[in-house]
Amino acid sequence: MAKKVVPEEARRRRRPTRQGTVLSERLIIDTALRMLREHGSAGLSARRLGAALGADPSTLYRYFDGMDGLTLAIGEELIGRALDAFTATGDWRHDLRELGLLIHGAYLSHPQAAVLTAGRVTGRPREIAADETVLGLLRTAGFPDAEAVGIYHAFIDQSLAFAALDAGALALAETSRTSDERQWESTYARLPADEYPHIAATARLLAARMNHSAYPLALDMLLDSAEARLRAVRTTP
Amino acid sequence: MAKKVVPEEARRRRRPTRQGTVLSERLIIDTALRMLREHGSAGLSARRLGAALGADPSTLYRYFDGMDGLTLAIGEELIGRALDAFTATGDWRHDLRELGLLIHGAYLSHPQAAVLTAGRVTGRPREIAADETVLGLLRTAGFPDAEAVGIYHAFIDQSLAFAALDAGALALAETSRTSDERQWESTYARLPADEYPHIAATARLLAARMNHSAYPLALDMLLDSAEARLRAVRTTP
DNA sequence: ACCTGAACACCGTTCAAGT
DNA sequence: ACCTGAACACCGTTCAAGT
Repeated sequence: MAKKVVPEEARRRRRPTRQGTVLSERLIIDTALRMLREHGSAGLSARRLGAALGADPSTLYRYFDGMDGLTLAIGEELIGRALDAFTATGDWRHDLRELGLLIHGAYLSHPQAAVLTAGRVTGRPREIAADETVLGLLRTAGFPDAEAVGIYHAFIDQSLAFAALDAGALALAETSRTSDERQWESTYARLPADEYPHIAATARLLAARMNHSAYPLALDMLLDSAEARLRAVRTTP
Repeated sequence: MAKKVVPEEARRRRRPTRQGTVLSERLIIDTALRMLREHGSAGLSARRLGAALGADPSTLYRYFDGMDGLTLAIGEELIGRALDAFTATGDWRHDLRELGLLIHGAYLSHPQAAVLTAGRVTGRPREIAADETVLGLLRTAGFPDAEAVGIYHAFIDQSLAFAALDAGALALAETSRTSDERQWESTYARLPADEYPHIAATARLLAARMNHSAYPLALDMLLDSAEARLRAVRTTP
């Protein structure tokens, strides 16, 4: 893998393309993100991306290791945007909540890209930076190392997992253009109350909830538990 | 959508295929799951599935609404298997934990299928049954409806989201055949301690954790918080 | 050094024709 | 009623050839 991809810094001469474009990783990623937003995740292909860039599709292979490498680069870009928007306040619980919502938000702002990208955890620079930040918040707050590492792991995977799930739902809703609110309403309202008593009893509450992400609540519950664990550590040191 | 798909019960005559197979939804889903396991998620295509079944690929279109419909059916199958393996004990926390681990496990036992399927939440029968079960556990435990609905939502989405994330990682590891344990070890061990002090300080703990799913811990943390909320409701009724 | 063009080996899906 | 075969409009990727 990564066979003949030339790293961005090592590029010597760049000739404009037949149609006059001067290519770069930046330009390719930005164009890919735009295509994903405009045409959905099925709308991105090497051939179409080439056409959008005014370049032969095969040229992409010296910038990225195939479509897979491009996907990884897009994921890095999204994580990076979340990190850039983050500033710590010193309150660990507030900061973790903020960072989680930023990561989730960065993916959801490009749902079609997130679908492609999520679950491709990579170990590339911006991701490592996010890891360091989260670990730092927890260790500084006073969590013992073993506890900090566990909570870090649960926190970061929860953020990425919900980002992927919610992006998938959003991407689907965008392409199928169905009024989703009504869809949930009718799904739950239509069920026989004798067979599904608990759904029937809460149908209104369900319909109101299911169109929003469960991530904020799940995140708060994780932080609840973390806070209780920190108290336990402090009282029995 | 679902244009000319004949529902399984409504099928009249079935002619064996040129090669002698008698098709059914069951047979098609089982064959697809086997192909996914054996050849990875890129190894499933209408043409290859047709060949494996001994039928023309175009025949599949009267059993499922394209590859997308087949994907949904595979998702239903995985959820169904988790539910079939579940029996309630009456201890809500134990039961939710059990059910969460079963759902996660069902997806992870077919990681290649889970990758395709996850994030395609559908509202089909087996899924609704899972919803009813979870809501029932929470309401019977004494959670007020609004609380029960919120926790149900966080629980079910967290289970599916982690299932998808972990399945993705597993599927990737299976196809790339890299020794993953060593990969994490080297990633973290190689980082400069002055730039990444928190990672450096916990590198050993990280390497030990990152190859396992964070789902069991995240699940326990969610249940911790739920239990605390239930206590709060009980003491101030 | 970098981009191009042709070629290879595939896709999903439709629909008229066969049995 | 059900399955088939040909056709359409696409894919990702490689590599020798061009500039």
